[in-house]
Amino acid sequence: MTEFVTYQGDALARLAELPSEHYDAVITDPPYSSGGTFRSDRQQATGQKYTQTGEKKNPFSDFPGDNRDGRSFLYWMTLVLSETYRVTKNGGTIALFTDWRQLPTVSDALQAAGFVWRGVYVWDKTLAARPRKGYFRQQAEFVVWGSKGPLPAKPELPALPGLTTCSVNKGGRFHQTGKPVELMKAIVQVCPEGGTVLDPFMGSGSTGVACGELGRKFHGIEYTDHYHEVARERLAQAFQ
Amino acid sequence: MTEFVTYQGDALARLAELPSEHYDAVITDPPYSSGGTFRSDRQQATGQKYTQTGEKKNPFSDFPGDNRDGRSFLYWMTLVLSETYRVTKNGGTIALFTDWRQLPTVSDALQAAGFVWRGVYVWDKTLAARPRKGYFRQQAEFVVWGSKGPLPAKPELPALPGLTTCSVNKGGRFHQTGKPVELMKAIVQVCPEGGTVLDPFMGSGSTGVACGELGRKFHGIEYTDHYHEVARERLAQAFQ
DNA sequence: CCCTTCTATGAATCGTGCT
DNA sequence: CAGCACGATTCATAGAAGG
Repeated sequence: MTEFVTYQGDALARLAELPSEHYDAVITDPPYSSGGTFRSDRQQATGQKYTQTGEKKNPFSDFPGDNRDGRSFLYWMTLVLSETYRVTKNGGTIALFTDWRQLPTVSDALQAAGFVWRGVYVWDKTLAARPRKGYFRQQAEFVVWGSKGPLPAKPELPALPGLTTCSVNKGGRFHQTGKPVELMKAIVQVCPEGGTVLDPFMGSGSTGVACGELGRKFHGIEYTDHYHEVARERLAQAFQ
Repeated sequence: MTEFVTYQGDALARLAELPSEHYDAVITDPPYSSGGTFRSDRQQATGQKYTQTGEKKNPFSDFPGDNRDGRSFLYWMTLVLSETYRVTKNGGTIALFTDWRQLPTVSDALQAAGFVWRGVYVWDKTLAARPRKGYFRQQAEFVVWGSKGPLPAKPELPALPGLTTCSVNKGGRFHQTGKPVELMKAIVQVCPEGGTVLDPFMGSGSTGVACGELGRKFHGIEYTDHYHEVARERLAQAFQ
């Protein structure tokens, strides 16, 4: 039996084909549709939007689905999370990355889809974040997490911290918004050992790499051919 | 001229008596009306609610205004923040403490009152929070911050970090939900030196103590006689 | 030509991690 | 070991496109 499976295609379409009540945990980093006060800012290609002017050419391939406005982001997230709810085991955990701007919307979508909202996990990106004189840095990203129904006791697992301090790892990134594997290993531990984690927005597959290193099975979905291929290579290595 | 002023009474009533466009920053920690998934949980006295069963007798006096449900909390916060908006200078900053559960509601109220939402500051309470096997701790509290209109440049101020790590008990507490002065000193720096900070829910006055230590003027409002008196004593010391 | 909408460009901030 | 590039940015402005 293979320890990881990947699907290439639209998250909503592929989710619909997955079996009900199968996954112990869903851990994912959807497109934020954030970045900028104005609609025109949000509609830029991701390579422009998340890159400082005057920077050297952005080495990452663009990714789609990052330009919805507030209402349609909520609508679409609710659709995706409703399918996600179906495929999650009772008592299973869901964890969704988001930035400060979309945090309220993500918590709404999570609850609209039927999950119980349980908390907010914090990723402290350290002082590498952009500074501004007289104002606070945007130094953290957030993980909105919850459960399908009541929380089962998990006496075999350790108590998990609610915050990770971890700088954005520039060297080891394969995607513009890629997360450090160290961070993902902290989060993947909500899944019991030997259980299966699903990531419907796999990107370059850091969630899966963390699963491989910690003895969890992994299923992932990715839309772009490019990142799907990158992820398969990294997963093959992590699960060998 | 006195460097600090306190008012005893209801926040909404006292705010209505303050002059328009007077304050450089509003920094406050309103009653969260959180604490519990169920209505019956929220209706307990604060001394019970925020104390673990079996703990020694809670030494803090109860405080009111902590038992609103979701809709009325939003309505009431919007009323308070609308008055707050009036008394804030153009380009002034607002910073509101909240827990994860009320963060979306607080950001709604802040925007409904007319402020521009600018970000989320994180207070890492460290591992003092209660652990749970297999789940994340609630390790952080949050500060939703924003501005009245566009952000003026503040070249005279340093760039501020977006996160403070600071244990709850550091430096002694005078109120059940009292904040460490060290934390408040990090936040008070959004106000230019010599400027004036308002705290409509002063509690035991930690915001004001931080202002005293960092050369900002301070005005505070507190409902209960007991905490108003505690705050006055601490302020007299900090501003001498 | 007026008005709205979209696109492109440029400046600024500082600790960290890579070269 | 000393520099240097960089950040899921923010804000302002100028010009092009379209009706």
